Amino acid sequence: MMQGSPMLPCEACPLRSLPDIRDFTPDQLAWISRQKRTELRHAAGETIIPEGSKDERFYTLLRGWAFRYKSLPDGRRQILNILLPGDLVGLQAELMGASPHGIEALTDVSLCGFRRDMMWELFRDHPPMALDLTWLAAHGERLTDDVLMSVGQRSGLERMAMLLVHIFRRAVSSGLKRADGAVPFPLTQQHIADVLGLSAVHTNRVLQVLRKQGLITLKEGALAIGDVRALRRVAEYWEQPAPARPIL
Amino acid sequence: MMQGSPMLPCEACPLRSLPDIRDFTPDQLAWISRQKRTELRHAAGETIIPEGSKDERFYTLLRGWAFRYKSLPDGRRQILNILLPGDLVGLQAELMGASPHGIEALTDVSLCGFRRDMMWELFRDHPPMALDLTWLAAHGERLTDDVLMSVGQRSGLERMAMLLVHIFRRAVSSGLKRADGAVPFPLTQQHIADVLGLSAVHTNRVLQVLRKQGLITLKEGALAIGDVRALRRVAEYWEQPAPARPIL
DNA sequence: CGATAAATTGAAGCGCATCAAAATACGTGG
DNA sequence: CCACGTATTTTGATGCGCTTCAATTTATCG
Repeated sequence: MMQGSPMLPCEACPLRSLPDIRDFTPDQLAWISRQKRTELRHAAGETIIPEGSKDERFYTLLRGWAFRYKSLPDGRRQILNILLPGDLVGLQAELMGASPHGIEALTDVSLCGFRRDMMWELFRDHPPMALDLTWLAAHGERLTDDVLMSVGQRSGLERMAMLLVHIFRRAVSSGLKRADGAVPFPLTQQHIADVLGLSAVHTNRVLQVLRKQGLITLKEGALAIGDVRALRRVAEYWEQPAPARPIL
Repeated sequence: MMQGSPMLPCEACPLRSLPDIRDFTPDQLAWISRQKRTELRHAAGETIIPEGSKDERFYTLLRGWAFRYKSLPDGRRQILNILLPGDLVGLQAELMGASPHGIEALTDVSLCGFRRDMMWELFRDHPPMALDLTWLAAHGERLTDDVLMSVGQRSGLERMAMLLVHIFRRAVSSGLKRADGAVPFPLTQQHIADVLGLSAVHTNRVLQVLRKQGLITLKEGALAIGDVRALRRVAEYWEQPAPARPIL
């Protein structure tokens, strides 16, 4: 873990100005900013929260990509969710005691750290933001539900299409779209395999099918989608448009 | 849908006295009871909340079994979670607009219905219970995570063992254990298949393996587990002991 | 007791895993 | 900037777990 440079005040947080993020009142923003205790950094590949650990804090992902995962004693690993800027990290651990899953950095990341008992104060003094927190928890479950539906029922090709559509949209929503229309894509094929419940070899073959059909371009750590509709059709995947999300 | 008989006041709710349910203060209990608007009944097999619907209410499952599911246009269906008495129904729909999944009754069920805008009042006037609600949402995601881990990484046999251990424990915790040590088990093999992401045929074959090994007894709608440790070992599945859960 | 759903069994085939090895990209120090 | 070691991607070949199709047997229920 790397310790942080001077802390970024929430009022100046670049995420706040994204179009898909709900505006907070100046009061709320000031309160959150006061609660922020640390700004952590981790290098790509580092474990941010180990499986089964207890942590005095919970976090918001400020910069970079990470993922939630669970693993079995024999080494099999399931990636539960990809985390992008604005996502909450370690809420479950907060509420449940020991963390039921681990968190690992995909790229270099920065996280805003909050004290565990901030939660109590939040619910007592800021009901609207407490409701936001619950909204985020419910939203998190909805994402996991979608992945479960994929892994349980869709073919390898369908799963892949679904994942790429989903990640692309979220990356765009996090303001990561580049001038050429592509977004950064820091997952290795092994990561993708662990999300989709496929072997790395099969993941590679499925990717090639999508490439040969001209549906995606994936190289040098960037993903571009030729025809989003066509890719959605492969996956039979249509996300319902979500309202602006809150972040803490 | 069948309309209810006289409403059961929450103070007399049989679930409240279960050992795994957290006690509420008399104040909290009285408030909840005042919020309860209806008591619905549905027959086994009926759809309680269709996929994509909007509902003015959300519910707590009072009696009986149900399940959450998502399905694809071509008919494939993934069961996301089995719902037992005390479980919250339709919270996501509440917070997200249209319901991202459907709910169907496995047995005859009764549900306690609450108005949608009760949520706002809950967060404003009853912070501790609002925190409970968030706890429940986070807990729900943890359950889905476990299933995702199974479906993504475990073999058919392991998944089956995991599911049976899990359901058995929850049924016991809901006070459903009978004198002979078995619990009711209203799922058909097709239901199990749709939870585990297996075909019905393979589900049947995997069940027989567990039966021949003497690990489970499953007949006449009841499940008994011979050696829970052995079954957990098959699944490599150890649940962390959860603290007493709240219900609304 | 007949009708319908659920459980069971058999057989054939495919999607994906696994093993193995080569080709390519990537990071690092000299 | 090149050389080297290491991680990642790619390709081929083989096998198994699971699906699919089809038919039979067994429960369930009005």
